Amino acid sequence: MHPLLQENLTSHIDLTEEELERIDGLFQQKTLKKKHYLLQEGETSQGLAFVVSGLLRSYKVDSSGFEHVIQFAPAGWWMTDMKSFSRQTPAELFIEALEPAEYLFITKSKLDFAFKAFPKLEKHFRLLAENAVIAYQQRLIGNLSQPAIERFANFCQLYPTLTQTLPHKQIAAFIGVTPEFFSKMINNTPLPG
Amino acid sequence: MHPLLQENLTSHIDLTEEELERIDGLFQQKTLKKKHYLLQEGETSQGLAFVVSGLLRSYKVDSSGFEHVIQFAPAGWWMTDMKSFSRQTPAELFIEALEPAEYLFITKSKLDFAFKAFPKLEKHFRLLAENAVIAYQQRLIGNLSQPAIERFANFCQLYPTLTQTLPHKQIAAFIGVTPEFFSKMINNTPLPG
DNA sequence: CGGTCTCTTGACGGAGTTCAAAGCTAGTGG
DNA sequence: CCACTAGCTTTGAACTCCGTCAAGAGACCG
Repeated sequence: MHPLLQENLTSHIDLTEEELERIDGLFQQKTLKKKHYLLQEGETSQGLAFVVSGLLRSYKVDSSGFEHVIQFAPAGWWMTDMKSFSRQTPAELFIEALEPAEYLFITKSKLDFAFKAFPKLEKHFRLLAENAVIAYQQRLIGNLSQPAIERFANFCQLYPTLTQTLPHKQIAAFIGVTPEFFSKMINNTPLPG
Repeated sequence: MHPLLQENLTSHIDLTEEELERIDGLFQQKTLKKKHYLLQEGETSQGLAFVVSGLLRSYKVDSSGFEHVIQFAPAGWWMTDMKSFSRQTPAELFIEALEPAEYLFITKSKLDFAFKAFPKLEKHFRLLAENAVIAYQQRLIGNLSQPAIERFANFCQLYPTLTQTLPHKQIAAFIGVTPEFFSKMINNTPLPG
């Protein structure tokens, strides 16, 4: 099993070597080239991805054609369209590789099997979902109460490594401003001295 | 056990009469008067509330003193500050009764015991958390891509019964506008005829 | 009745958008 | 290895949605 996945799975629950081996067998290793899609709007999510290297993003295209980034997933993060995955309905989101990515993929039916075979996993994924609730709630509060420059500061804390490497356009689409305004905003911050 | 709680618990998993009885024993019945608090900022959440009657809301007070409603909880809904509850850290949110409320309360330690005694419950609460993730994601997308009037339309679909009874001020604090702008907005919608 | 809270209305202000144009960067194909 | 194109970034002016401040009219409650 990939060490990142093992570290993730055993962060909340104990699993034996054998259990880890059998769980590992349920995942497929996959790759995605830059600008290629793991999921497109209208498709139904086949499963859950655990990113091992590279970078994925999920985003929504609104009725005006504007993109809104829901999540970035660098190595060690899970990625899916939760609504489409959980309810097996057509996706509203796109999931795309911003950088060439390797990931471990588990289908919904195999994950459901894993929950039966290893009930401890329910707790792990419950805690992952609770953490996601907390993260979304923090972001919602930020969007409701903070100006764009502070949301950008929060972004830098949430994704410190991505802040340097990501195109500004993608950061703008995450914090909820236009690329034009983002450019003006960061170039108008008064420098010390 | 209260029929609303039984309906909730058995919506995703099967539980015997005996299991339901023993789970019921872990809850305390409580009431809250109008404008009284179940949780205040800075306190640590003691547990999880299942509303049986009345109406609760959770909200954040931002650095300018402005209130932002995170959630309304009428009968049949769960309510907590997930971050404070899950991590046992000081709450950022207030939980308050907008209408006199009855609720069933389970402490974190009793819920943790319940997860050990009835592992099936993990699945139920995992699915609840997944649904919360989906709801927050939908709301986030709405805040990023829709003007206030459309967010209000979404609100009317999410809480159809509350739309009639709630003070406009509370709805404004949920969809993310000032009461003044909310008033102008709904009084400027052109009437047919 | 008085006081507090909600709702409304108006004038003004500001954060962020839209549209347009230009320079820059990077990937791509021949 | 160069030329071309497509996408990213910047800048400016006009504009919009929504907030702020202020004042007044109702509504509820002790």
